[in-house]
Amino acid sequence: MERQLSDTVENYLKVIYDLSSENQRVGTGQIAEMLNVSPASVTDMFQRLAGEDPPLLNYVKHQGVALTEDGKKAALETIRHHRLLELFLHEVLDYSWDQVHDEADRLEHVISEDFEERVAAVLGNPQWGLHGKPIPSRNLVMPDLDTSYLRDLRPGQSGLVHSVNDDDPGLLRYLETLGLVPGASFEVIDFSPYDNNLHIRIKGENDVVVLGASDTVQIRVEILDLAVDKER
Amino acid sequence: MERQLSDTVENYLKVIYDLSSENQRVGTGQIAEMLNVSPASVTDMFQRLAGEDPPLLNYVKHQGVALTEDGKKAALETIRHHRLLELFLHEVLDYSWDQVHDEADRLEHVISEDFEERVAAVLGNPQWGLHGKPIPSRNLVMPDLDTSYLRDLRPGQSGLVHSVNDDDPGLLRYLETLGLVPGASFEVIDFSPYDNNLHIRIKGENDVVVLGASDTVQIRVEILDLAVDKER
DNA sequence: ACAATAATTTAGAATAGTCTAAAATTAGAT
DNA sequence: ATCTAATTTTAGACTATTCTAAATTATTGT
Repeated sequence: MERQLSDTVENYLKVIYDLSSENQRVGTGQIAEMLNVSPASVTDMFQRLAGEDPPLLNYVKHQGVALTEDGKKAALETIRHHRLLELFLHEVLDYSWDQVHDEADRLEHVISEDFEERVAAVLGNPQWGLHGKPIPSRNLVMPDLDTSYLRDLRPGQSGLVHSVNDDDPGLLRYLETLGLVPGASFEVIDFSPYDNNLHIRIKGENDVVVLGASDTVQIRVEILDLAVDKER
Repeated sequence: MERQLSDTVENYLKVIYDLSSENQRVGTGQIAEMLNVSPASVTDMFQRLAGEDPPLLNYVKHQGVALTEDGKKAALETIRHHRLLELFLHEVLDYSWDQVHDEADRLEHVISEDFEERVAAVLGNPQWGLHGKPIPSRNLVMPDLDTSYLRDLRPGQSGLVHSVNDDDPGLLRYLETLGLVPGASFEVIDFSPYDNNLHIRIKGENDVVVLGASDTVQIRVEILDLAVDKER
């Protein structure tokens, strides 16, 4: 049952999973850009993974791919490894939250199930990663979440930072200095339609900070509908 | 200066280093057996690594290879990773001494210098590995040791277990039950020339245990010359 | 509805690592 | 010193992953 997938294949599945949350089907070009390979290479790989037995992808020519159940399981396994490792590197080896991603990206492909379980145990079987994203459970179930991109909020709305993408160290360092970390709450003060900048005030701070669209797409939030508190 | 070597190359260099302590030059066949590849593949790799710029191996047709200084540094880097990881897995994740090798064998190729240094720091910059072998220093110096194979001792001699090969889980579990671990002292009681078995008594135990040659080559000892104590 | 543009796929080729089978070389024993 | 056996090397081929360039298919604006 447990196929041995190459690092390369695991990376393809991982980014396909990521992009699938936005779009139904994921195209050649998007993956090529994420993985820094040519679109032609991606087409090759799509065909290969769709031709596996059982298939990891469902591929329709010129219309991109979707993960099969097997493909999704494989992606979640890698994502579980990644997020557990990030937390472990932070807790045990004192990595900062902007340093963990690259190291985890390499380790995630080589650790055993045993390692995974020991790390999970040392960390107390955490459900949330260092950057606020959920960690798939041992049996590879990922909770459904109802979060929005900070990008989509408008003046008058306020929210709670849910999670932040982990792959941009510069942004992570900046957000940390702002205090805009998972759990922080904020209020949207202004929006500039020309450049899509958002002006927000972080609770407890006086200054208004301005964030560009390239940053606000990387941040997921829970919208606070006046006095309605959601739990996590 | 820091070339990026593949896992495969690192493994070749590691076993060449290992076998170099016994023989001047290391042959195609030995490596083929250690790495479970065909001799032809090894010849290929010998030629490739000797042709690198600068070369990692010194290769003479039909006479095997020796590591160059560069090759040796690369091997020691991998060995340092391996032994630090073994200790880390044991200390932090509670792996037993027979479980650490396989995991370390995969992790050793992917960890960063930063990871290496953090692990070393957490462990207190150890100089000796879990199985008694020295850990090359940060600047890749490996101490010279004067140890013998247990295989070569004879009745009347006694010694201290210095180190044990880490790659045979069954042997490691057996040695642990015997108490024949690094630091343990023992006395050679008998030797059977037909099968090369050694009969030894471990200090503090009454029973004499019999070890075959396939086991006694895996154990390195310091010979105790009557009342002369060596330190480590 | 259709041309222009963008995206995708195909074709052909490269590299790292491996294999088997055949050829060449070395080493051992008389 | 020579023949045999063991070891090593060469030759040719395969797989996974990637590339570039050319061909094909979709999309979009008018």
